Amino acid sequence: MTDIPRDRTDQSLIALRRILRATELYSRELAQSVGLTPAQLRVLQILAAHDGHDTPTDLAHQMGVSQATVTALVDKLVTRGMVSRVPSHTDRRQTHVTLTKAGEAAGKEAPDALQQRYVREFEKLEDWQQALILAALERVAAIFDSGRHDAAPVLTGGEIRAARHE
Amino acid sequence: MTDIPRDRTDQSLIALRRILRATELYSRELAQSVGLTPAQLRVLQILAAHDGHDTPTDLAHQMGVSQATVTALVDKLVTRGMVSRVPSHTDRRQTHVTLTKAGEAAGKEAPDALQQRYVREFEKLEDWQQALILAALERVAAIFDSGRHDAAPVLTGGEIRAARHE
DNA sequence: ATAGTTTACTTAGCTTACCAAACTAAACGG
DNA sequence: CCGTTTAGTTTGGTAAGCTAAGTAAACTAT
Repeated sequence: MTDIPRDRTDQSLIALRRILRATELYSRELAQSVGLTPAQLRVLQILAAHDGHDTPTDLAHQMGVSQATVTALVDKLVTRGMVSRVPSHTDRRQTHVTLTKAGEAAGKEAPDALQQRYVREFEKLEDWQQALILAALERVAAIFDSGRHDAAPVLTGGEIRAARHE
Repeated sequence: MTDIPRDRTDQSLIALRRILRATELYSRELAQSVGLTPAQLRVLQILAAHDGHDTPTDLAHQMGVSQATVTALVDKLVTRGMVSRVPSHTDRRQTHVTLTKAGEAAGKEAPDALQQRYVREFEKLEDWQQALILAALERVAAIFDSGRHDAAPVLTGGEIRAARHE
């Protein structure tokens, strides 16, 4: 531990940035090619992972955005015929956002090229390499996640239902 | 998509998503606290890394956005007094976007959430852990980058091209 | 030198994503 | 029945991004 850690810190930061940048650019690109935006695609994918339907609240939760944003996204997906809104019969306040066949197909057809590529390459790696990468990624994720809640800044005037995030 | 938690591939994807998500949310949050948006912050940081000035074209290039977008961003930074536009005297078509003192300060004061938190935690780790994480991140970055502009890079074995970065 | 092209940047007009605050409607707890 | 909480939507706003169409300077070739 007498080493100066600067070097590796910087390098890992650069790698991280490359990942972020590639993701950002790529998802734009991809979504464009399928006629869906990244956010819309995410909705379809989450729905697919939930038997094709989910409530707006849950979606908002899982995407880390507000309900209002989900409403807007779902609106667009509805007009594109990708999902439909089905009122719940157990609780009539609730709506189920439901994948249509078209939506299901679209979600599958564009299963996030980023992911595709990653899966493909990852699975080429040897076992021990996979294990190392996984461990490293989880570590990094933990670092980032750790700061997620305490951040709640300012807005001290009165209590805010800060219940929103995650 | 299967319901069954598959394996390391899936887990690593999840970790990756966590990283992306945390970064996204955090950078919004942070930038807000300084009165700047993430994109605006990025401009300041790039400028800082370029002796405080750069052309819109270069900025666009480095950020992976169009010139028009840069114009809009710079407009906002100008009205906030963070940068100014200085016409080049060697080529009068060119503009130099130049950091003001305020811009320099702001860029420093909010040195990129990503960096902040990550650096602190990363440097707490032991040497060998740092090395592993770095290796893993670079690997992943290479996977993502590899698909960026041409169709078939096919990286075989350990060879990875780490081209194209400032 | 002057017309035509290329390069650098801005303008204009639009879409998407996001949010907070206000609103509607149903459910629940007395 | 009333009040509160919960689910969603609406409204109005900001920001980031794009394309396409300008303007102006700088090259290039007549």
